[in-house]
Amino acid sequence: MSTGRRNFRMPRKGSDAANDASSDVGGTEYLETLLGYNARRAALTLVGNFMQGVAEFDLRPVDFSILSVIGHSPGVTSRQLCQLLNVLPPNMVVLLRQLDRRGLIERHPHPTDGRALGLSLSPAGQDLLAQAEAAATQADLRGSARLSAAERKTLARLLQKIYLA
Amino acid sequence: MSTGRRNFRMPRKGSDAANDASSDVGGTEYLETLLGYNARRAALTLVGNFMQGVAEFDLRPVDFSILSVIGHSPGVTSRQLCQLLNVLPPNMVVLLRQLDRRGLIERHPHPTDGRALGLSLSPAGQDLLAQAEAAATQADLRGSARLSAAERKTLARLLQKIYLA
DNA sequence: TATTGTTATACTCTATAACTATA
DNA sequence: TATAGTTATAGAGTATAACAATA
Repeated sequence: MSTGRRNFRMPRKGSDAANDASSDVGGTEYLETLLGYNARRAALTLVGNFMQGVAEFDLRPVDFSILSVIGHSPGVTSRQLCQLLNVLPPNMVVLLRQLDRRGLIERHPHPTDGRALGLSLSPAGQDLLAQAEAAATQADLRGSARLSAAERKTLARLLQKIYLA
Repeated sequence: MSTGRRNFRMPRKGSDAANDASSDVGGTEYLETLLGYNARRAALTLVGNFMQGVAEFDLRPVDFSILSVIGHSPGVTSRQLCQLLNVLPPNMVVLLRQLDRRGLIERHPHPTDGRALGLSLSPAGQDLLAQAEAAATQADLRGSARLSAAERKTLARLLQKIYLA
């Protein structure tokens, strides 16, 4: 039996394997001038940290994000989740079905729109989310341990200036 | 016949489709406190920008990164590329074969290690890289147009503090 | 006619095991 | 014994087309 169900992806850093003598080759000088490159590398590091910290709850980033949005905005619809989290509807169906089967979310008929379903967390889902959010925050702080509180705040603000409309 | 060979992924933002009246639901307040979430969202936005700007060269981010490292560090080996760019060796084989078949890179026997191959850009590869880097820089600037030059510099520095050893 | 949720499916990306040739 | 490069393949992530029910 395996410990965790999910494939556990630990992002390999540029220098985690034994290297030969002439191993510090560089060559990334230009790439490091691109915010896209830097953001992607940092995101991979932080996601690895997240996976480690939230492993016991068996939640991938997308599952965690869905639960968090539902928890902080009960009654949200599947389509709204898709727009908020950049997930395509056919894929969201699968994700929500999995969370439903785990007893973490509930679906009610939408009050005004007969096509839609309002989503909310079950009591178990609320419990899990509270614990997972605490763990995720701790993991995020560990992943950015070399940043001061002020730097973390600045970084979040600058990143949001890029991806927020 | 399709225009471009590659699947062209334009990241959908949270608000690019026609929405109903009650569409600004929020619910991402907590997620936006996590640097991992912000970095991932910003990276997706910037990668979308990159894909648009570099489309004419038919280079995905990973292809572009490989060419850039080889160009700025000729003689680098496949294994070193894997470590620098966080790509697993079996996948790097495929990527390098594609670039080789396009006539963009060359492989020479390594001077000191009979197992390894030293990589370098062909003249065509050098031409393509020069053009692609210029386009990538422009795309990166467009993607971060709401940031000042000082903010871009700060952002790059803070992101590197997260992912660099 | 447009939108929500859904099924089925294809494609891309990422990961693991195992082999060879050389160090 | 360990490492570089490689093959084959499995698994996860992301994408499109098309449909029924409702607006």
